[in-house]
Amino acid sequence: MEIVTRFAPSPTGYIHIGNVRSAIYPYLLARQKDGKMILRIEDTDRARYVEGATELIEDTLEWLGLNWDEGPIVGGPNAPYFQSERKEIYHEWARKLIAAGRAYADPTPPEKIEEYRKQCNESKTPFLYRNFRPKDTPEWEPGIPLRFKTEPKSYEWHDEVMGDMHTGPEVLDDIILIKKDGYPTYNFAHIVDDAEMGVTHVMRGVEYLSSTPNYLALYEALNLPRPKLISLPHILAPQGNKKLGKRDGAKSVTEYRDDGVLPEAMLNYLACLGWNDGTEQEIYTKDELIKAFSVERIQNSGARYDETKLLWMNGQWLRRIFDEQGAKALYLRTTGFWPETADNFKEDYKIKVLSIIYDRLKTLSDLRSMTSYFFAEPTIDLDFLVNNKFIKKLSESEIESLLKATIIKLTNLKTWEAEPLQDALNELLSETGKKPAELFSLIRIAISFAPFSPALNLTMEVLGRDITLARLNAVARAI
RNA sequence: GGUCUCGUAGUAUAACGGUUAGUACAACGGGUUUUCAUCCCGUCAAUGCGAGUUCGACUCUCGCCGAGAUCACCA
Repeated sequence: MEIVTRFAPSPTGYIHIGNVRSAIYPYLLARQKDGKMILRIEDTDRARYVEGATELIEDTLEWLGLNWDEGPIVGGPNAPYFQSERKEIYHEWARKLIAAGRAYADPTPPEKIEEYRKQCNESKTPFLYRNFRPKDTPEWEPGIPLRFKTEPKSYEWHDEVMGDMHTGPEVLDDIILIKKDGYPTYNFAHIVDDAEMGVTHVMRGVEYLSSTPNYLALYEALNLPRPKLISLPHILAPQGNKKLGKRDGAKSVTEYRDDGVLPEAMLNYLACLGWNDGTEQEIYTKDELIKAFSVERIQNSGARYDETKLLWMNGQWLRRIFDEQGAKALYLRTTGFWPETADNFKEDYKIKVLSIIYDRLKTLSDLRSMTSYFFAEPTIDLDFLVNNKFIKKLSESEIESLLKATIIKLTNLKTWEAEPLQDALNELLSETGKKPAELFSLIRIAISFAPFSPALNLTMEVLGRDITLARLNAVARAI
């Protein structure tokens, strides 16, 4: 049987780190089993609907490379994929339940329900609406909420992550199926849609575990087969023991894209947060994840989000792309991350800069601060130079003569390439008798005025003879 | 409060009932002729507590403690 998974977000805002795993795992499973993944937009709550949220969701999935086989944009045999456009379908299924005597229109005003709830709280008994089920119920018509008429009994089921589950009748209640505005509740809509769309594996956050018995009752009443149920533990905020949410500053997934995190790293990190394949592998490509993934090895306790590890992983990916696919491949990912002053420079030059700086990057946006002196003249800051912990040991006249010696040496250099440059620097070292830390720091800062930079000979090679000498001369004059 | 779930270093995790409890991130220290990184080496650090079963328990059972989820005309 073909496996069908789905990701069914509600368009209430961006997708963040805390909830994107419920898109990643269904995707991996569908691809591994050669099945389908459906994207369905659960927009039955008009009040919480956010304009543009659907596009944000699609954008996020596309960036991560999680393509869907049915859903918005691509369409499919079970269209529409927006719940707000499927009202009639829910009403049809609702009428089946009414006909079977398993649903009733409930005209009870909310205030009355609130009163029942209060009564129960005061008498310290659990509040179950089925104990207050109205005697005479009207014909169902728009404007009146429709409730499920539950049959209290025990349920057993297997959750692929949480294991064997069982509950008693006390968790079953007359849940609302259709709201007074005519839209279905999540509880009803997702069951109907999953059935209509042929979903075989339902993956969602653990928060739905408690309501699962009510869903099981609905499957039964509707005469539907149970899909496989898979509860995904929450991702926890860095501090405290709460699940990571927008209130704890959970950043949107695409915000990381704008910060220069690679989608490979993001997918890799999130997939491995709360899941592992039992080996000691840390870095996975998407294809490797698809191959290695298994629902059984999803952790059943919450995992804490650790941005430091994500950034470490991003560094790993940055280097991996450079090493395996080449400088050009990595360069193609850097659009928009260079300092503005780099706009006028040629691609070849930027690739050269990237080639000597890439292993210092944690994110692509580090390019902005780390490469400025390759594209604009640094401001000469003598304090910064003199206060360097190595240069501090030199007297002013020493600095002056060292700079002069360097200028002469470099001016006479025949070929301006990394190796001869290093040879020249080594000669300078022995001629002046200075420690590398002192001499090289001096030259390095004089040509960059940056807190750190790539190897000196490489930096000079990329900068070129004219610019290197001009900067050394400028500093020598300023001393 | 009812119901359900979870509990290995700071974090993410590994370990057919049998290893010196492994790995990675972080932290700390060191090495690779400058800095910041990369890379390499090393150090620190864990089975929540208490019983029971067993020759032997991270692993099975029970109790306790701790944490979380859920009890909406939200999803």
